[in-house]
Amino acid sequence: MKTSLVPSADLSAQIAANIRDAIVSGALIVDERLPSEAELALKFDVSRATVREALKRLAAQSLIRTQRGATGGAFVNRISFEAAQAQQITTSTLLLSMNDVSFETACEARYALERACAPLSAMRRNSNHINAMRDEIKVQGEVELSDEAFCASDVAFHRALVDGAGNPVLSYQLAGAVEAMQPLMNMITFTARSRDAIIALHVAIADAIEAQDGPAASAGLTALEAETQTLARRVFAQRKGHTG
Amino acid sequence: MKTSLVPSADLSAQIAANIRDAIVSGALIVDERLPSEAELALKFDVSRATVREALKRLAAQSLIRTQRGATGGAFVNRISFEAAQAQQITTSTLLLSMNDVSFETACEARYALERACAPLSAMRRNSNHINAMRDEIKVQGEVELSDEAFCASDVAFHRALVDGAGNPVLSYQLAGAVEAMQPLMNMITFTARSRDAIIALHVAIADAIEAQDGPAASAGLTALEAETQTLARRVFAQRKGHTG
DNA sequence: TGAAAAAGTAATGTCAGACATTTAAAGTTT
DNA sequence: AAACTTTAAATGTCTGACATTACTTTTTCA
Repeated sequence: MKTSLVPSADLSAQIAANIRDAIVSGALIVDERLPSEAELALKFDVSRATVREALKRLAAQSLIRTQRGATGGAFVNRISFEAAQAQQITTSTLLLSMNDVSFETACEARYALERACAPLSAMRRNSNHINAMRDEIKVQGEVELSDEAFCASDVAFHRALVDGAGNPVLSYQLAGAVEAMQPLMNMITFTARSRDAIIALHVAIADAIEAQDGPAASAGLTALEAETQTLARRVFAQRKGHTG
Repeated sequence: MKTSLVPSADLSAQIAANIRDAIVSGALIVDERLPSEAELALKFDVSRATVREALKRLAAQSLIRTQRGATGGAFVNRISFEAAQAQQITTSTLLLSMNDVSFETACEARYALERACAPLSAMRRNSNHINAMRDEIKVQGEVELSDEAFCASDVAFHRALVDGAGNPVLSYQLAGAVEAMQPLMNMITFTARSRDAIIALHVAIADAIEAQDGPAASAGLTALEAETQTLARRVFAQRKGHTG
């Protein structure tokens, strides 16, 4: 870990960048302990408060964890898939909501990515995945189910589909796309008829995955994408008509 | 923004979570100014130092930006695709390097996701994308090109392919998968013959994209994945043989 | 009158030092 | 040997001060 810093930024940001580089480059390895806050303050010639702000920045990115007590300190954190996923979902969700990404664009991206998983999922899925999908389909058929609960079940269904591919990297990447869509999906009111159409397609997709028929699963996802896009267009057009 | 906090964590983490929720939920909108550090300290009944640590956590996630001066303060930040992408690349890269993700798994995920873009890219690509791909192919053919430069050009080629789909959400999602692979790719030594094979497939893919032939582009990617996996297996087997 | 210069002001950035709390290890007692 | 106590080292938090920045207002003076 070098101590020379790039100027023109907060000291705490510079220090954070310095340590981050050391972690990314492998100079600091997983579970290695950083120097204590007091030592870092000496090393970078800043106050302890500034060092702490730098460490909090790194902690926010799950790059380090801290422990209190005599043998405590800041340790390089092994980023877990769960933590990375949670961060990605937050970022993706905000990205979509803050940048006026159209429903159409987000929906297209989501289904394109999901179709990428379909052949693998058809090949490798086990009974757990099939059961999860069937369970969610059952939930989706319940009467008096709120739109939000319907959407949540939809996400769970697709998550099972993606997990069926048995590739954690793929699951991690997809989580962002699928979950980030949820706020947009929640804007839609699902009529009983549109729910039936979606459920029917879910059944077709689950059948295809169970039958290990990748192309059929992809076709089902394409049909579901078209159905969703049509539904969204109708809802948004209607809303526009009402308000304007 | 409520002021009740979830216990059992650092105060600064609780406060950060509180404000983060307000941003994610939309209670705080883009470019809105947060209360000053002193006001937040009063509101949450903590010291200014603790508030600052919380704000640095949020800044590390690009959720807020700060300005100094009389009219300064912390403002809700509009997350840009660039910033989100940079964060995702850092996270994905560390995720792969720290969790012993096999080359095979990462490669499979990467090409599955890229195949998802191929049909869209074939449909929508413009001359810029085609030219970028051709240019990179030319670079890849240069003699005396280092392995690292070859990999970098490879990434640029695939980035052009992905961008051709004209969907910023897809580009954002793919960036993590493609870029995070680079350190793994850099472990491979590319012989002249293996480079020729890769370049030939790149030409085939570029041709397919230009001809707007989605299935051919997908097939090319599948072939490229197989080629890459074979190459990697050979390299790793050889390395194992040498050391053990 | 009007533009430049100076002062004011409110915010973040940084520092120093103190105390609180937690945790493991060392030491002591039974 | 086990249970308890003490110690030490680290992070967590607080207080108050000063530095720096950049906008706003006032003053100056041509």
